[in-house]
Amino acid sequence: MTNTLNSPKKQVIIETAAELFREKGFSATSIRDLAARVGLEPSSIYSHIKSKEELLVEICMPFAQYFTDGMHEIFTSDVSPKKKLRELIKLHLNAAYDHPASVTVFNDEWRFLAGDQLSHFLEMRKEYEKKFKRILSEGKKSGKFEFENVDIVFSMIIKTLNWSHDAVNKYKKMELDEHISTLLIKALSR
Amino acid sequence: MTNTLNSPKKQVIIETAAELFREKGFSATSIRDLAARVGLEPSSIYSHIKSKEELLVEICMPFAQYFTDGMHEIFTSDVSPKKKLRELIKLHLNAAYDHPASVTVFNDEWRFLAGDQLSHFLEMRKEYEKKFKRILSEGKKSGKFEFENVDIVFSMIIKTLNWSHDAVNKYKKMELDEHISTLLIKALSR
DNA sequence: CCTACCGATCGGTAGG
DNA sequence: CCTACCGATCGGTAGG
Repeated sequence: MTNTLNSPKKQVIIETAAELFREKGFSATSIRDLAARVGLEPSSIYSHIKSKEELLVEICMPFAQYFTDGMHEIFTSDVSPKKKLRELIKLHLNAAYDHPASVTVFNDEWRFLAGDQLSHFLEMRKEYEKKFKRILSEGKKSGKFEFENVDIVFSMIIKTLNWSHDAVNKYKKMELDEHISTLLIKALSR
Repeated sequence: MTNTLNSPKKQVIIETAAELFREKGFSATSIRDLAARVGLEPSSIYSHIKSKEELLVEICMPFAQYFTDGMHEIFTSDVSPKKKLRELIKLHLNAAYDHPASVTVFNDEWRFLAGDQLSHFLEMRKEYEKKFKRILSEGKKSGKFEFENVDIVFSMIIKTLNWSHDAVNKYKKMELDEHISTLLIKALSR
């Protein structure tokens, strides 16, 4: 998930960009804003990246891959749907606690991706949703979960998880994990 | 909630702006985009509004007022916390179904408000959250609701309700209302 | 509501 | 990594 191939300076630029994109949004952030915050002249930014959009790609795509990989592992593991849901919650909370700025950008600014990157992103997201819903449906079939509409349940869960980065400074990870798990599983139980 | 004092043309401009702000975000939308969509020259937009920011104000503030007023009525009504929660869900769903574009902008773009308008907006939101949490806490005190942390429960509920505008084209209002109410109340029940 | 236009700022490049 | 700069686009105004 971390771009180990990039130079340290490039990493600083990307992380600073993530903070700015979170604060002001992708469109309202200028390369001049970014340059000022990292202490470079605007044009020098382009020694490390080739465009403003590349910054967004470098922030969003590693997370898309992280969630894709994490989902694959959980989806194919041999545990109950309930345990899988608990693992998915942990997957999201680990991202939120380790990279709160980047994960916010990943959640809120991905729509400014373009072309092939956007297509690839949407593809991964679609697959993620499909597997997530299948886990929920399996839990329902086995009688462990009870709900009417899997799309609505999924949205409630994902919105709650996507909110979690806001709570990073207020709760310890294990504490938030337990609260969210309890609430969501109760909503799904018969 | 609707600006009956504004000219019809101004209303068209504001509603078109809401659609564009939803599609591209406030910052990425230009007055030229807006003018093209309503069929005017860019400068003619300024015959109806005095700045781009006024558009955002005209979209966001009526909803802030709508939710403030709705919350006041529900908060002071003489019914159970559970019934109040059901009414709050309806308050959000009515906005989502009647004005899906504007309510999305209200939810996602309010941070581009500035100065006094931003302060006023945040004040109203703070009060709204306070009352919402008090209703939840009363339900807990009376033994009707069961949960550990009111802030986390509130966030789960509000994120689920804020998502509802995405579902407007997929479900009838009463259907979505029932699904969401059932899920949320189950999450809160003992 | 339009024509014509303004200064500011944008993403990005050339050349060293 | 900087100086110097480019064309495009931005929000907005003057004047009719």
